[in-house]
Amino acid sequence: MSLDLPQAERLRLRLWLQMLKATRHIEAELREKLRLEHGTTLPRFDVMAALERRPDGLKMSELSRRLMVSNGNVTGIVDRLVEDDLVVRVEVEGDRRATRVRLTNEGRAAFEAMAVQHAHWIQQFIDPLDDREVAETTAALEKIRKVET
Amino acid sequence: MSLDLPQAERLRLRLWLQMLKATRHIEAELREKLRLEHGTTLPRFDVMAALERRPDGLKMSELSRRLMVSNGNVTGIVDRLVEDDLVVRVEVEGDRRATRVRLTNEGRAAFEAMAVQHAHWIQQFIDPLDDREVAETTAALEKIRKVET
DNA sequence: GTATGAAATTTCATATTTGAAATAACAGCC
DNA sequence: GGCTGTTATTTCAAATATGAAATTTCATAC
Repeated sequence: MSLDLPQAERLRLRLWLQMLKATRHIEAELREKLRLEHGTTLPRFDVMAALERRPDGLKMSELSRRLMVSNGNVTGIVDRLVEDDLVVRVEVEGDRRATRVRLTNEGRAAFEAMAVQHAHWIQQFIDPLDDREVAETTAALEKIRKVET
Repeated sequence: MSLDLPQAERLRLRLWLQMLKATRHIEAELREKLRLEHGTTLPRFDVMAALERRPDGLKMSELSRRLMVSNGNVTGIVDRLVEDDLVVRVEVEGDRRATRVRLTNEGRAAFEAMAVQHAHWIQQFIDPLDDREVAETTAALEKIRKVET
């Protein structure tokens, strides 16, 4: 059985592969820069980024949903961030099942130092696109994410 | 220190976050479908897909480069595919350091059964985009991937 | 109240992933 | 030949990731 698809489908498959490659490319670069310049990892950065501008923190399940990773995964990453005093677990009043995770002052300072550079790195990757391309690509990706399956 | 970026930069950061979310969304769906309907995983599928249409197979390093993952990673995935008789390691004549990885007949059959569905799943995700959007989004992502850092 | 089921999180086994170090083989150079 | 550096791969420790199962707590019906 050979896989010969109509041209339109072939181009859509190709778009998916480009999404994958572009994303992995940027992630690999970010990971390396975070490691070399800040001694941290991408998952840790992602968690801290989600907690930024959230003085009250986020519940574990909210973190899990936002980052699109499993609950158990978040538990491990937060455990290690707690060990390094970058975040704390706080009780949720009125629900003893849940815990909120908040950046510590130390964590906030560490994140903000990274975030400035992170934003700059992203600018460089998106640099070849003009404003119209940025807007249209963003819109296209948002449409894709809305698909119900 | 507050992170207030110019609007143009903010939109570029937003594009990156959309790339990440859209890609993770599709990957999560593909992973679940592959698991439920074919009892396999995305990394295994990716390796097998790279080996398709390659009767001579690919060297470990070629696999690693194409999939944009580390060498050690490919070793583990291929190890498990070998255990299941879906791929084989073959000597490379003239270079005893290298090995080629090839799909077995069983592996090829298994892959082709998955590939038809995989292509169909991808069509569904890209469905909301018309041909022009597909072409422009693909072009934009290719530009991003060409950035030297 | 008590039971039943849902929700939030952790725990667990397993797989994936990275990056560094180790191993082995190749290619030149002298 | 022997030396040196490079290439291809594996090994290893640690972190990340999933999905299922276990825990604890909540909410609601009775």
